[in-house]
Amino acid sequence: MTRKEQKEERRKAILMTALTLFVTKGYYDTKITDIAAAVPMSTGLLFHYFESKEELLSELVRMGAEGAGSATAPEGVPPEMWLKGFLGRLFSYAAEQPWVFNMFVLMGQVRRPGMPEEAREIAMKVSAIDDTAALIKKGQKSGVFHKGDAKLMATCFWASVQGIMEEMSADPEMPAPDPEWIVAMLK
Amino acid sequence: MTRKEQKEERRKAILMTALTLFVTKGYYDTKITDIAAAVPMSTGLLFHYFESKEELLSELVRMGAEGAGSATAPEGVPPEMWLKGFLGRLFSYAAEQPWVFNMFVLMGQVRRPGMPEEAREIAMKVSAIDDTAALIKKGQKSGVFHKGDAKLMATCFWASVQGIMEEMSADPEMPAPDPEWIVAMLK
DNA sequence: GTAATCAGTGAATACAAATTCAACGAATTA
DNA sequence: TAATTCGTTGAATTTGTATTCACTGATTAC
Repeated sequence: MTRKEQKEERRKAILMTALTLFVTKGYYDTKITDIAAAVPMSTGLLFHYFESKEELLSELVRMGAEGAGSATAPEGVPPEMWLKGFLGRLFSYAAEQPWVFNMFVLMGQVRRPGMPEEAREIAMKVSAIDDTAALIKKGQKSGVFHKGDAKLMATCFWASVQGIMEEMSADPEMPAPDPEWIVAMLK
Repeated sequence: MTRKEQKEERRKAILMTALTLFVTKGYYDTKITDIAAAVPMSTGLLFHYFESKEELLSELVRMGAEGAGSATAPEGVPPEMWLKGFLGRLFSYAAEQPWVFNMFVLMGQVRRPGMPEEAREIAMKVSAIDDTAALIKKGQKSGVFHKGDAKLMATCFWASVQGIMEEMSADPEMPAPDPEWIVAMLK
């Protein structure tokens, strides 16, 4: 069925286009017509694929939520190593896999006040904070991380990562920082 | 002139109310009617004080830009000490001087893509990045900070601070982190 | 004391952007 | 080939909100 495939392709094209625009221009500043023009397609057709702009956002966030599992550390790897490795991959995605990179940025943005409720709730549920806090506790026991409320430390850690990634998407010239720097705030 | 004073009071009330709402609900999600209702006053009257919602935002950002001078370190103080002290004050303002705290958060938010242009440009101009980069270079020379592009380090530093402060305003329960942690990413 | 000015109101208006829809042509099916 | 379905369009409509405005009552100036 070539036709169904075409439709699926287009659906993906819309999602990817919207993802890029949402992250670079912001959700409220990207108009439906912007997305349609960028795909490109008519504005009317977009509503055959998604019920509304909010639903399009929710769909993106659902995709992001699925992929979020990879943010969980496997057993056995030292916490510090794993965090550094994770950040290294994440930052390098900015160039290699913009899709993944943008998705991370979007998920973080949607968690903020003022974003559409449905999408926000979905994004909230897959926050990595609790997993990271557990990881930090391990690191504290083994002495590589300093003392302090693990959940607060995890919150600060991800807030930092989010902020840095947003800078990177706002200014594509900006080189990726050394993951070591960010992990250092736990040591 | 009691009347002029009253007007000035009200003007300030509008600004403070808008500041709080913009930071807690987000600029686009706070409606003019929300601000008016919170002051409280009629929506129409708000336009006797500010030409538009964007102008109100610009005015806030102009105020923030004025106060931004205090983010510059005086000579003689060790970079590390000054940064820690600055963060300590900033975080404690969350409880003591919410106005100052919120203003910092707003300035950071307005610098992002998708925010009204005028306000954005004003906020961009008073970025502390260059000053902080200079400070970091000093710290690198004296050996307290690690090697690396100072501007990039400054960018990461402020992105982290911004992210953490936004978390703090989104969740007032969250305790302030130890400034030491954030400065550690430079060491 | 009267006129002129100003703060204030909230319903009416304007506007921008999301969403709908009637019509068209191309692909699919019988 | 004819009939039907489906993807597609872009102009018309709806909707949500910023902004205006005609009017009111209080304050100030003369």
